[in-house]
Amino acid sequence: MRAEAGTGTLGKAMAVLEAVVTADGPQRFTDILARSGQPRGTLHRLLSHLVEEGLLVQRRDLSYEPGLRLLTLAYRSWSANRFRDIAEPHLRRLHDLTGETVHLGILRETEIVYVDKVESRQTVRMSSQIGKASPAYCTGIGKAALSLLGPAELERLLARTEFHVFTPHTHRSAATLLAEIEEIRRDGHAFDREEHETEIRCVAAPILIPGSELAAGLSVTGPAYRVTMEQLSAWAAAVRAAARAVGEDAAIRLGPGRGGP
Amino acid sequence: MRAEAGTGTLGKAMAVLEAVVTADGPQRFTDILARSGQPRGTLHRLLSHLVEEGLLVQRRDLSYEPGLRLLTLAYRSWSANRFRDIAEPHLRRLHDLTGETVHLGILRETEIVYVDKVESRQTVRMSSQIGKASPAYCTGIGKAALSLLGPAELERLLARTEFHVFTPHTHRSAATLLAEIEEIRRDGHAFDREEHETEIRCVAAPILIPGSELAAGLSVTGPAYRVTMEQLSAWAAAVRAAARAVGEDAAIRLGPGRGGP
DNA sequence: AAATCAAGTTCCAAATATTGGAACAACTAT
DNA sequence: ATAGTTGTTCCAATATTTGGAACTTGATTT
Repeated sequence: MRAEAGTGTLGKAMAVLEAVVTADGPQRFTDILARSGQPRGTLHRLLSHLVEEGLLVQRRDLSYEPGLRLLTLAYRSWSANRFRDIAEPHLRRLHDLTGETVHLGILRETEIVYVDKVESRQTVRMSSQIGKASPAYCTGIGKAALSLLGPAELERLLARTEFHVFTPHTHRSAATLLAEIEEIRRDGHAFDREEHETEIRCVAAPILIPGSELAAGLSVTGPAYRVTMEQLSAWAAAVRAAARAVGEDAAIRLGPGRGGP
Repeated sequence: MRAEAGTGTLGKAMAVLEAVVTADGPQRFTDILARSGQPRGTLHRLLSHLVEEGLLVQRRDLSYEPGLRLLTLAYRSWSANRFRDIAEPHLRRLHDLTGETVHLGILRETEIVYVDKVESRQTVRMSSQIGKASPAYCTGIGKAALSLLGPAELERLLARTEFHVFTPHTHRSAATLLAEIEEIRRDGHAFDREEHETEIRCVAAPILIPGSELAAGLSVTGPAYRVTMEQLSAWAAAVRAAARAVGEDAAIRLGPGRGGP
């Protein structure tokens, strides 16, 4: 895995940071050298700058780990995220109705980033998924969000998508995915039929915010043994309604700014 | 508020990022110009680089907001944080025993950063505090962590601390704080007697990890009407035991690497 | 004990990106 | 129309980054 350098100096620094953060454990200089593809001298200076900024921490054995500053930056942006704030009561209502886990996600390139989650049992911790990025093509919210895009943008993203096969039900090509996206546009909701993880199903709906570039969605997720496809279909209308309500609230409360085309 | 420029180019970029992230709402170019003190041309290029990297997002009305990439970076570092992982079962056990909220925090300069939290009722969301930074001098975990430091380091941090008065019980100077830190060293635990927020008390203990530079701590927190000082004192031994257990686990499982001086 | 190897650090002239003042658009309010 | 505000672009001077190579440091082998 070789991180691609981005925008000038900052891009390189971020590529190195990402190389460390996405790695499994603490990374030694040589590990990062291989992962990042930067020359030795350059990498060394980059790393010391990242440490000085608190984005990385250097341990005693000289290896590098993510620093706490990332967590603090993310906390501030998360708690200040107005979209999440607007959506929250609707997520709760949907959770009260269904009793299952409710997710809110935003599309970023070919991935869905989970921005909020409401769940009943704390078997897996609530915060454990916030910020997680999953492929769009095999998740309910992801497919729902893709259905909001225009043809050009959709094509651009699909061209960049790698169709990794997670389960026997995962889409293997853009062709079948596009056909399903047509259905989603018609129905107004999307299913995840154990496409990303076996034994996990969900029903999702796209959130349309007039005058915004956000492609987002929300979903109700549950284990296959408890949540049948019939059950999901029965919840679909409520999921669509919640998504519509979030979109309307957001249209009012998020930058009516200068309107916009 | 004027962000101080840091390490070369990266430092400036981070200062601008922080200026946007810590602000209340979306920030327009002129707002950031004032907050950051950078020249117009420089700031403009810096902002476009941050947007290209996904650290900021530019809205239609040209204002800037935190981007999703921060959340994803933080998610990866949080879920990969081995210290947090090691501490978690101990936090749960303490929560089962007391029924009140349990926090895990790490000292970063003069602040405590909350890294994990276990609570019963979801009145306030679990994840809502992870990554939050609070002043060390007026929080239980903060004071406990400070008690681990050597005299030179302690003095350095106190010199940089601003003693903001949050409640009638907040420490107003280094003198009284130092006296309390002596007590904490003797007792092995620290109290927060409504020093940061009124009606909130806690008992905390420092986590000592031999051969690590981390100064950390854990605490049990509750509302004053339910949790008396007597109750907190009764829990103190359990809190100390949990902190000791985390430290021992961490000493074994975290880099025994090259030992240490 | 000497030699070998690996990992990390430092150095510095050349290449490159950043700097920041000033001029330039675009849009608003008067 | 006119003045004012906000955001964008330009470019020569400057500071930073670049990256190959030499240099430490510490461990392992002969």
